[in-house]
Amino acid sequence: MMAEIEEIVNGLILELRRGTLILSVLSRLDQPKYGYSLVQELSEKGIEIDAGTLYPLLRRLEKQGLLESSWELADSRPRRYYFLSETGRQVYDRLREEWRKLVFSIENLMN
Amino acid sequence: MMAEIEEIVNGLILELRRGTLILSVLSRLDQPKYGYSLVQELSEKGIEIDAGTLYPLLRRLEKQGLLESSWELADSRPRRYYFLSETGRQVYDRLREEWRKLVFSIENLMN
DNA sequence: TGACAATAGTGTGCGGCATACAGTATAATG
DNA sequence: CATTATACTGTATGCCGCACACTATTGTCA
Repeated sequence: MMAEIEEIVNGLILELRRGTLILSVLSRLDQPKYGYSLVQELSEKGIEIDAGTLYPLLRRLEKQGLLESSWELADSRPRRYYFLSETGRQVYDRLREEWRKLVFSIENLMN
Repeated sequence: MMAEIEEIVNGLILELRRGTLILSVLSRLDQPKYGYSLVQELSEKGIEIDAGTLYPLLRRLEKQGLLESSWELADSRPRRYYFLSETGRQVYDRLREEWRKLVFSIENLMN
C-alpha cells in the first residue's frame, strides 16, 4: 500500500486489459494466424501481449471450442495456425455486442 | 469445454467487466458515498455489482490509498462513507486516460 | 561458426472477482 | 406489538486468468 501512483496505475491497467485480450485475439482470427504473427500484429495495433501470455490463451480458447488449429509444414518452419471455429464466431459476435454495451455504460459514468 | 455459447459468453463478460469495476467505482466517489448507495447508483447506470463484491473492493482500494472513509453516525443508521483521496484522484485521471486508449485500440481492431 | 531473430511451448504464483454466508438495525405491515 | 422485509456492512473461500520467467528449437545473417 501507498505505492507510487504509476505503479498502482500499471496494476490497474493490467486488470483493465484483462478479458479484452480475448476480444482482441478473436477479432483477428477470422483469418488463420500463428502465435508469433499475432503478437506482432496486435503490437502494431497498440495491444502489447507477451508471447508467454498468448500461447496459453490460444490453447485455452481451442480447448473451449472457440478456435481450431493446424500445423503448417509448408512454411520455412512449422507453425501452428489458429482460426475461429463456428462457435468462436458466434461467441465473438455476442461478446462484441456486450463489449459495446459496457463501453457505453462506463463512458456514461465518466461524464 | 464445448459448453453452451451463452455460458461461455457469460464467463467472458465476467472477465471483461473485471478491472472496469474499479473505474466505475472511482468515477462515482468524487462525492462521499456509502456502499449500498453505490450499488444502487451503479445499477441504475447499467453496472450490476453485488454488494459482496463491492465491499471488499472498497476496502482494497482504501488499503491501496485510493480511497478514504469515515463512519457517519448522523444518518438513520451508521454508514461508512468512502471518497477519493488525492492519490485516488490522480490514479483515476490516469486510468481514465488509459481506458480511452484501450477502447480506441480495441474499437480499431474490431473493424 | 556464432549470434541473434523467429517460433512454440510450460508452469508457477499472485490477485481479483463471484458467490455464499453471517449479522445487525430500521422500517413496514398486519 | 410482533413479525417480516429491507437496508446495510462485513468475511472467507475458491476458481480462473493473466503475467512472467523459463526452456527449446530452428532459421538467418554477419
